[in-house]
This record gives sequence, C-alpha cells and structure tokens, in this order.
Amino acid sequence: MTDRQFTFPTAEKLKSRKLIQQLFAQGKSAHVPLLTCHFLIDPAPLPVPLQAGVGASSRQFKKATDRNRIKRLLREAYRHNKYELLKMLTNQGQTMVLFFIYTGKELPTLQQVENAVQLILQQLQRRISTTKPS
RNA sequence: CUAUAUUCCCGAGCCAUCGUUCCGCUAACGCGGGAAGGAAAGUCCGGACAGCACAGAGCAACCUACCGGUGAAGAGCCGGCUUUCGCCUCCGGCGAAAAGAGAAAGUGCCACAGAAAAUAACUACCCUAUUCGCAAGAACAGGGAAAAGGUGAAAAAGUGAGGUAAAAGCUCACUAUGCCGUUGGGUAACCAAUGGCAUGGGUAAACCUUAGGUGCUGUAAUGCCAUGUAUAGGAUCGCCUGAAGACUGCUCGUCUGAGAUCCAGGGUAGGCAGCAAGAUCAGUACAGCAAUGUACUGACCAGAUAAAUGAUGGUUUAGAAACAGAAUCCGGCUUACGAGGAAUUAGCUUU
Repeated sequence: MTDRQFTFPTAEKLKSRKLIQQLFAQGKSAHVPLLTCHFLIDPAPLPVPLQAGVGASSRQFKKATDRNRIKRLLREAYRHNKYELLKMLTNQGQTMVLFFIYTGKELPTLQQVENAVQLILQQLQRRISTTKPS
C-alpha cells in the first residue's frame, strides 16, 4: 500500500474479456437505487487485490456523451471511496472483481453517484466479512 | 437605435488540489510536454491504403447528364450560359431557384370537372336525302367541320387577312416553337443576323432511349510473433472420366488443381506492425474575377482497445449555459446547436 489512496491506475481496471464474461456468468450482484454492482470473490489469480469496471446501458442512454459522463462520474466516485474495501481485502488475502452498472434513467450528479457507490461498497464489505475463511 | 433572416468569426482563459492516458528523460522516486469537434454525428458522395494468384467476350445491374475551370477525386467548389420566378428607375438592370440530355423512337399514365385528356363532335354551325307541314320550319338518317360555348392545371400554335356550304396552317403576312444549314462573335454552353423544311398537349421524380462511366470487399482490412489443441470421431462429394475455388452479379471462356462441405466436440480470444509527419497546420508574398495554385518561413498538434482527455474550489468576464465524444486517415455534402462579436437587409427616431 502506498500513501496515495485516491488513485485508479491501469492495473486496477478490469480489462480481461475473459474475466468479465466469467464475472457476469458466475458472479453475484448488489443493488441500490441508481446502481447495480456485479462482483465475484476470489476468481482467477490477479496482480492486484481489486479490479473494477464501469458501464451504462446504451439502450437507456443513446448518446455517447451521456454514457461517457456517467462512466466518468462512477470512476471518480469509486476512486474516492474504494480504499476501505481494498484495505479489508488486502488484510484477508482475498481478491475481487467488480463491475458497476448505472441503472438510473436520467443523468445523475456526482453527489448522487457518490452516495450510491458508498452504499454498495459498504454492502460488499459486509459480505466479505461473512465469507471470511475460517 | 431596434428587429428578423442569411453569411462569417468564436465554441473560453488562468490558478490550486486530486486523478486518467500517451510520449520523452531518469537506476529509481519522479520531472517535463501533448490530450476531442465544428460538427468528432448522419454514413450521403469522393479518394488514399490493404487484400482478393491472372487475360478476355457478352448480358444484366448501378451511377452521371448545359459549358468551362479547379482539384488526387467527386453527386463538391468557382465562374459562365439557358430557362423560370420576383423586384426596380422596365428596348435594360438586380436578385433567387433549377432532378438543366431526349416526349419529333416506342409503350404506359393524366385525379375532379368536362362531350372529349389524345385515333376529340355534347351544344350550337353547314350540306345532302327522306318524312311531315300551305309556309316559316320540325323530325330523323348520312356526311362535313375544331371557328364559337362551357369544364379543367392543361383542350389540339397566336393575331390579322384570304378562302368556304360552314370551316380548318387550307393559303398568305408577322410572331412562336422544333429540325437542318450559312455568316459573325465566343475555348465552349450559347448569342446575334439570316435561308430552307415542319406545326407535334403534359409526364422521363413511369418504363425507356442516347451519350459517358463503374471489378469486389472494407482497418473487426491485412502482415507477423507468441500460446494452445486433436494427425481423435461421424456423414456426403471428389482425387485428372476434375471435388472445390478464382477472375465476375449471371452466361461463356480462361486459370488453379486434392481436398471440400456439414454434424458433434476441443483450443485460443494475448502481443507487435497497420497507427498518427500529412492532398498537415499557421503566416507572408505572387498569379487568378473566383474556386484554387505556386514560392518562402515557421510549427509538430489525441492515438485508446471494457476503450484516456475528468472532478472540486477560486478567479477573469456582459456570459461560460447549446449541439455533442475521436477509433485507419483525408477532401466534401447534409443535419444538430448557443452566450457574444462582425457584415448585409428591413424598419423607426433624431439632425
């Protein structure tokens, strides 16, 4: 762990096509208003404990600018709030992949997105603690 | 000063903190620099580039359509011509628009109204025969006739004269249109003058005809490297008596020549090149009516691959709000859009 908490480098981005397919096929999901998060605990070995991706439905948002905007807000909120979860995973020696999907119907503000991301990350932390290896 | 429309410009700058991507430097920590658009959009045209091993003939399909210039090219742009429309100070000028070859090769179609919408006789007109009637005339049959009526977006070239039973480009004059010529001007489209022949509704954004042109597929193209499996199994066809494939959408023809197709199942789904210096951009000068070109000087200005270019605060300002996000790259076209600025146009007020 470095001192800098609020980063989101390439290694922490979910990039493997295979891993994403596996995530949607086998993973579970958590829901809060405006946001759904697919997650998978302890998949194939990863270089870092936590990888994440973001997305917005092109059916709901037809303009590329709108989708870009939502993805940027999600990334921004995630990088500001991920450190608690990351610390927990590191301490327990577990890995995890996430994929956030925005489910709202209108363009959100950063505050709305940040609240939703915080809620979901708290849910994920509770789930990790219940599946903690004995 | 106001307003609308059109065209053009512009499409925020700076500072701090946090963050992303690419490049350069560094042993490393890090440091420095670049980072969406005028439309990146629609994918409507045109190219570059790449692959398809290689000649050719016919048919089909598609594209283009006044002339010249420009450019790599075009259904783009610039200039001109013609036609139509509008305005004015009307033998002329200004502005706008044009899917601007051919309807005189052929076929089809032309709502409503109207007798009839293209081999036109409904009313009215004229001639002849018959019948009725003293007569004027009436009825009916055959023919002539597009001059008159009304309908319509459009009615069989227009006006005048001759001509006739009544009429008719039937004849003549002028005009209009088309074709074939001559002379002069213009690179040409075309314009002016003039001779001969002809008189024929519209529609080609119906088929079509004429002239000219067009290989197909698109960067998920394509080339290379790495990893990995299965030379397992089944079915059909074929191995020079030719499967299958290529040229080309089809037919012919030519060429390649031993594997091809399907079922079921397994593996991979990483990297590099393509790929960021170019029909590039900015400035100046010159040539040209212009589009554009030439020369010189300077600049290097996104390059991802689940896909970067963002967030927060402050500040400048009259304002920061619109449409909207590169994906091989360029040139156009079209569509979307807003605070401000400029020009043109119109109106009003004052002098």
